Amino acid sequence: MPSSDLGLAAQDRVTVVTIARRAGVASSTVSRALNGDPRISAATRERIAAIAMELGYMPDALARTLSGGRSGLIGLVLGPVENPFYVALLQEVVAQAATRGLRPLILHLGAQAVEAETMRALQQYRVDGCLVTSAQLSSDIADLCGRRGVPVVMLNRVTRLRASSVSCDNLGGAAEMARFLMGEGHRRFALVGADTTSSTALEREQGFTQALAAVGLEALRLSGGTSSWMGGFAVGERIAALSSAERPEAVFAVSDIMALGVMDALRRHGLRVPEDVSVTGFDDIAEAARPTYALTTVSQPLVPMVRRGLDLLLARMQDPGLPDEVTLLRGSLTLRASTRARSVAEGCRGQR
Amino acid sequence: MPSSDLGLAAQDRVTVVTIARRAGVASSTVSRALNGDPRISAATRERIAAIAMELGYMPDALARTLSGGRSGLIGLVLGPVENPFYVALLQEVVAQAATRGLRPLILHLGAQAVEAETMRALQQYRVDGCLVTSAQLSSDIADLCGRRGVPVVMLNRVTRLRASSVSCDNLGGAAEMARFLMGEGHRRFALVGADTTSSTALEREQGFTQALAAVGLEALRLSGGTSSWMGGFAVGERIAALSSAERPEAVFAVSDIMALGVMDALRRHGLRVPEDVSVTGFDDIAEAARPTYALTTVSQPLVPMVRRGLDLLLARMQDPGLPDEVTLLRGSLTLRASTRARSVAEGCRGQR
DNA sequence: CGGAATCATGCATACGTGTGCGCATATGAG
DNA sequence: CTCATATGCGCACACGTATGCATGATTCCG
Repeated sequence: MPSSDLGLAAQDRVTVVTIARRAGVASSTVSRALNGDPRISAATRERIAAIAMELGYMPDALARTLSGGRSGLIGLVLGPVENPFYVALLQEVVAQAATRGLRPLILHLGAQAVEAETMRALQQYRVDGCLVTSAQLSSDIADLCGRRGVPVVMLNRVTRLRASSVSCDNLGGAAEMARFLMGEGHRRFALVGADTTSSTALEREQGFTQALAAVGLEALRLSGGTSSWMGGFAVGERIAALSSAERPEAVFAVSDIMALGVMDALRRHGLRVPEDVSVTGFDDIAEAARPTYALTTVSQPLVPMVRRGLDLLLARMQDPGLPDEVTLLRGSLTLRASTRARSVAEGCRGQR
Repeated sequence: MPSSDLGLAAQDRVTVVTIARRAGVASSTVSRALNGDPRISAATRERIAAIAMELGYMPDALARTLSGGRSGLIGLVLGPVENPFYVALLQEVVAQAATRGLRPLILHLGAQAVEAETMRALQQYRVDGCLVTSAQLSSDIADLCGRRGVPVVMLNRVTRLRASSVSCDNLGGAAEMARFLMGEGHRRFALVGADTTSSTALEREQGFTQALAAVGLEALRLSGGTSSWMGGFAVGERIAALSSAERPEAVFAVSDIMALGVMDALRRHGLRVPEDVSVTGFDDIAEAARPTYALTTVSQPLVPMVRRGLDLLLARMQDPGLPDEVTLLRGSLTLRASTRARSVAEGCRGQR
């Protein structure tokens, strides 16, 4: 290899051979010493460790992968970051992965479909495992991973595909919200959903609807198109346009980001939250806690979710034979100021 | 190597030797054929390509790195994702990197300091280059990269460190905003900043202040602590508490996310935007375009910024000897409904 | 028809690390 | 003093790809 393309910047890399020469031993001895092989004497081990420290040696993760099989890379397939919940999820994944010695390699990010480029990267880099939050076309990913023996864990998504999953008890959480709202005296409900039927949104709709149905009530189902602020805003405008007789007393949106859109639209049209309409969501994103929103919502247990997801992934990285596993974590109702008890008397009262 | 730990999932990997055996040629021939070496005859090349296609061969990026030196990985060091601008930046980087065959490896994400884990990963994985948006402790990263000959490009940050950078013309953009507001008849200004003095925020403050100073005006400088919605909200409450005589006619926040906080606080206290106070920001995040905010702001040229950043990075990956380069891109004023012209007559009018 | 030149391909090795196996030395027992 | 054993370390190779160099086959020209 000519040294012409190396340039001046490429410092002579410190490898096991460098250390071996310096210590007067074989490179294999260095490798064993640094990896704590008991066959190496304590004296030699310490001497080698000292030299390694002095030279600032760092083992090459890529070479190690080639030899050992484990890369320490986990592929990330992320959904629409327009929804802050996924950003929080990403942040938590990055933080927790670091503490476990795993490096997140972004394979995909965004609402659009997974492209061929992603699939190629998944195969080329020896990803030890895959964390998936996007619903769109994730079946391709799961399929490819399954064939290559790469474990997959779905976060916030339950799937019939060959993969494990961790998600919130969407059904139970939405049902609890419905019961809470009924307990506050509400009787006319709107359910705000989207057209894209992710498993998450679907379960939340079902949980809410079923809880109402259990006592013979029904919700007005409204779709905002996409699960976004704009989607919620569009629905909110339709709600605001309703006559006070038709107008729901309480709104449940399948995601906080939609709920915020609903609130903004209602207020823009002079309706007060919660005096005129109670608004609720699901996720508990940071924005929901702002004093201007103070959204009552179902909090997703983000930290435990990610922890459990990485647990599942690591276990399957060590033993690929483990069966798929579905974990459901309970969310908790977080009460804020966007809901209020409605006395029986004011049930027939008009707007304002 | 015992096959016990391979498990049942590890399919026999398709490598160049697999193809070589199948085609009855040497592995080197396969490598050359697939890489378009002109010395291989067209017939052989096509035959090998066919077999590779049939077996679904994908070259191992890690092995290629070990041999060739280039990994195709770029390290990402990201700042606080609480600010949606950085999320948009991330999304754009991921999208554009994919089209250039680069894979983003997340080294750090979040407002907190870069930990040792990050530095280790930077050394262990042979990152071809590094994209940095975080200001906090990025000097360590730049330093380490410099010593190892890894090119660094700072996005949205100008630095005196050994690194190239791409950023918006913060000084000019903020000055333009100041001139625009003065042109609309405003005379009393507030400048909303943060305590952490990132180069970006600093430049915007200077640009705004200097443009005012040029015509003998001054701005009331208010800090919200952190550059976040909450920071802006806190400042907004202080502004709302001022008497109508002291209250600024126009507010410029150094980031959109702060500007939104200011708007929310003002409205919460009964002040109207823009009737009572004009509010402006810098970045043009997606939220700023919401009809409920309609924030007048300086739009950062996100797509060109990322494109230029990757250009710089790629150029230095190929030729590490290139000198550092600083690129400034002009932002553009985006006028929305959060500002309004103030006639001279109403200059002395009170609130409402 | 023979030698040289061109062309297509194979051999060997490097990249950096991990590991099975064999070898040398020291230590113990008989 | 000799043989068996334990200890500590080195040799060689594997992982998958890229590439300098050598080699065989083919062709062209004299």
